[in-house]
Amino acid sequence: MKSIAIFWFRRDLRLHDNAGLYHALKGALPVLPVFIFDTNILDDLPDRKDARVEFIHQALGTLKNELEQQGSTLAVRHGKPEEIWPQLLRDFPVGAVYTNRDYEPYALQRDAAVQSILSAQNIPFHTFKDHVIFEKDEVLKDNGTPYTVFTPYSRKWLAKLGARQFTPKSGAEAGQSRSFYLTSYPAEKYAGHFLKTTPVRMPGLAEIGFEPAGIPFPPAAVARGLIRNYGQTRDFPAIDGTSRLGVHFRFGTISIREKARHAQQLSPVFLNELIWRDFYSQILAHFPKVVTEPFKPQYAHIPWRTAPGEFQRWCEGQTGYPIVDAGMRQLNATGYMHNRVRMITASFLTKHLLLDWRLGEAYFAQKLLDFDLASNNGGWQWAAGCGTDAAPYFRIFNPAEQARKFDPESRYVRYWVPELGTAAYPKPIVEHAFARQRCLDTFKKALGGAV
DNA sequence: TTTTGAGTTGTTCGA
DNA sequence: GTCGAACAACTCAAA
Repeated sequence: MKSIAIFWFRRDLRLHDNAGLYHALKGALPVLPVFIFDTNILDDLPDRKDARVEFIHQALGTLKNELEQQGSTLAVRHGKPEEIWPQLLRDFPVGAVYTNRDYEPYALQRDAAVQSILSAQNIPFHTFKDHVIFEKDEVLKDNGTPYTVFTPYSRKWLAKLGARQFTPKSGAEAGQSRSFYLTSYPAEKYAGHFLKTTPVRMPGLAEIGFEPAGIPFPPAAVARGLIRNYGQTRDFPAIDGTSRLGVHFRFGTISIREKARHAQQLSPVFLNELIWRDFYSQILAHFPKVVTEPFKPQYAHIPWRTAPGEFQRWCEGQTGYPIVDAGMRQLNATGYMHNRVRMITASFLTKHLLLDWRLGEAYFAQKLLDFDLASNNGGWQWAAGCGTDAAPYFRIFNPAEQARKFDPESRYVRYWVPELGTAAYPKPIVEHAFARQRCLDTFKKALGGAV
């Protein structure tokens, strides 16, 4: 029997500009695309109505249609990868496996297990960079160690991006010079190299144990004007000048290289956000302890309060602080929260309520459609003051001041908190000046004693 | 090795 | 309303 190659889709659910898929198709063997609904992950999700699972399911349906137009198909399995892979090797004469790298702790462990299954049968496992522009060891200090401060990291990142330029001689971008690192991988050119086969059935959402969450998904296409104005509009939740591309980056339904090219042309501020994404990805890869521990060890001694009732009110958007409540209600209703408001709600939980950042991180992880471990963890540690940021702990957001600056007409707040100003709206959970002083005192004492 | 400059997104106070 | 200083002190990165 003639052998085939398998391309394993994970967080790269597109055919266009897909590095690993491109290399698979350029190889000698016909390529069968595979996706595995991983029960190691799915079984741990707290809610059967999970918009992320629904999003992936929908993206797979799209992929499958595209593949079937090429006379191929997408094989979708459901189970533990360490059990599915031996099955795949029995079902198909597999000569090679291709995939794009994933840098989260669980993914690294999973891929090591799959690597050993494949190695036992002498099947090569080819992995590629696709999810980020630069991996953890591509942007390092001159002494070879990782950066832990964003600004110098971003300078080195930009220098590296610009260091290797090339100019395509033909094609749509002929004559335009651009970074070698943003080269696209035109997998579609080799669509004839997919394995020709009859369509196979894909399990429905219910068959893998989930139900639709009933929230709309943001489009993958974003207007050039939005990116161009991003620097001026992104901080205003009522305008919502943010891209909403997070979920598409997360599951690879768009290409990070393509968006970085647009950002280079249109908005340095937007490009900077993509650098943050790489930065936190490499922080997680170099310092995996951040998943459970503060990046700065001395913050392990902060005596976080225990107040389940207050945490509950924060989750539900019933703190009596309109901008905080608006954000939490937006998150609960839509699986999305505006970035500026993420900072305000996170600061409020950790500084005003003195509740452990890990509680908030876990809640966001459960609710956010665009949840990404590295960025969510980095953002929460930043808000709590225990992350890579060098800024002082006394930078405490004042919710009223933030609302005045970034939602001056209260449009955002009034949309999500319509009962504002009536007796139905709760009194503030804690008084601002008191909470601020309590936070300053607590951090000062804990850090002073620890260093 | 030592030195120097700097660090995502802030708030408050007083002139 | 606007502006600058104070809030504190440390660690990082690079020369």
